[in-house]
Amino acid sequence: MDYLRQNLKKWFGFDDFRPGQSEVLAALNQGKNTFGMLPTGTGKTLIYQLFGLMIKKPVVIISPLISLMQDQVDRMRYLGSKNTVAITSNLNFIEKKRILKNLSKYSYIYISPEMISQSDILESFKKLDIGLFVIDEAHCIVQWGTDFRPEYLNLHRIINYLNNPKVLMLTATASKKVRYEIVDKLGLHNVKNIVKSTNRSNIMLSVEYCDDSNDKNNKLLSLVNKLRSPGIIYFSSKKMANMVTIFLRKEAHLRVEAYHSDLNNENRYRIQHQFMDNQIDVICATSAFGMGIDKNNIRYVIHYHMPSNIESYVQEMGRAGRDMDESISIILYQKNDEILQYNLLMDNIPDDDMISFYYQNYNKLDNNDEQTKLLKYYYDNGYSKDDVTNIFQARRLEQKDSLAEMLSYVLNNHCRRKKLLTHFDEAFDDHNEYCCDGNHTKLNLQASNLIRSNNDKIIYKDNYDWHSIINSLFNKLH
DNA sequence: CGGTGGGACGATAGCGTCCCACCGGTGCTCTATT
Repeated sequence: MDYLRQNLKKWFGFDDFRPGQSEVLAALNQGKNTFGMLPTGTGKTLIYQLFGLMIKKPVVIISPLISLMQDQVDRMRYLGSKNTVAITSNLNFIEKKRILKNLSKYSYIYISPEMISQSDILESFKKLDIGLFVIDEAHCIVQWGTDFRPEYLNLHRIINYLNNPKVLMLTATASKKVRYEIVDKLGLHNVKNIVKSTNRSNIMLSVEYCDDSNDKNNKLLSLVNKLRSPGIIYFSSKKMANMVTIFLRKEAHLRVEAYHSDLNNENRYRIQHQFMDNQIDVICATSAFGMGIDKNNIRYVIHYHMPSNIESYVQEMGRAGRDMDESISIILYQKNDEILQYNLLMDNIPDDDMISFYYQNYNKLDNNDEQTKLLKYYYDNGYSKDDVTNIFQARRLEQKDSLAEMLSYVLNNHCRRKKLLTHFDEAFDDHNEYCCDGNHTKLNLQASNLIRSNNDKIIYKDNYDWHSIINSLFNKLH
């Protein structure tokens, strides 16, 4: 402990660790594969950064998003680690070749599961004496691995091929079951778990039951008019996110933007940064918006559509109140809302006919839709038709169970916090009028600081030079 | 499921009504040819 703290002081100038940091470092120091489930804002980056400095060996970080890698590289360089790099498709051929040739000169290397799966790239990593293999946002293995980004499943094989470097898995939300599944999919044993509470006591939890879509829109408008900004509204449809954006701009007179996968990089970057800078009051987003968003004063998260599992819900609503001030999470639920989720989940998983068809015609197919690409992955990696059929059957059941659990949270009329924390194997019995609207409790909104007052002024910042910011982004990318 | 867009149909000519089919999230990679 003293040794770790000395190093913290030496390299970062801090006197004390944040909760969880030193436990994770101690486990790594003992040579253990480690799972760190630590709330956002704990400083997960510092853990592997400090560990890298202590062992003086390269740290490889698997990351799900290019934008996340870019942010991290910028931050690390800003903090003084100049020997940091992200290997992504943004690099041109020459840059990529140069970086791979000099890989051992870098201390921190960010890369996606897809990129490290390429054999020539993997060979370059093989020559490296890797000090730590980090899997950032490790829940992606379970959330995305089976039916969206199958290369996440390669990590098991990759870790073996790289002679089993020490592995650190990091995430903010994973139930015991999900943690077990992540470790299992990576083929690891004897993992040391450092798990901190997922309870966010400053976020009130509630569900508003709506009669129909009109009622839902009216309730949404009245909430948005009443609550202090900034806020996020989550949708499961890009079209609805766009429509409600226009609706709120007109009816609530707020600065509202939509955020989803149809936006180009430039607009994504602009909206994220305007939101960070309090130039946007409300974001109408799909699940594309979230990872890497580190804004501390979000006052509310509203779900226009319920999420498809508890993990996603906790991640999304947990973006509120990072400053520890009072915040609120509201799900607007209309009867049968879960059907939309159900169809989205099931449409994504190839059915038995599709699998048979693919296995009969794999050499004749030249269409490149998502399901064909997915099946191609399994086919190329030697899975038989029966293997794949079983995998997707199990996946379907799993997704249905998760959705059912989410629905039971929504329809539950006891303490919502207790229900959520039970999912993460935590006990809770301190229900009160600032906790949730379960147990026939009326939330004490008026006494809280959540309601807008007449004195609230929206601060505009007109002198922002977006052109230079966007230009600097593009210079970084090219 | 709920919303929507398109086509068919009917009664009588410019349009209302009904039914059916369809849709709905998340991102990495690069396919570089004369």
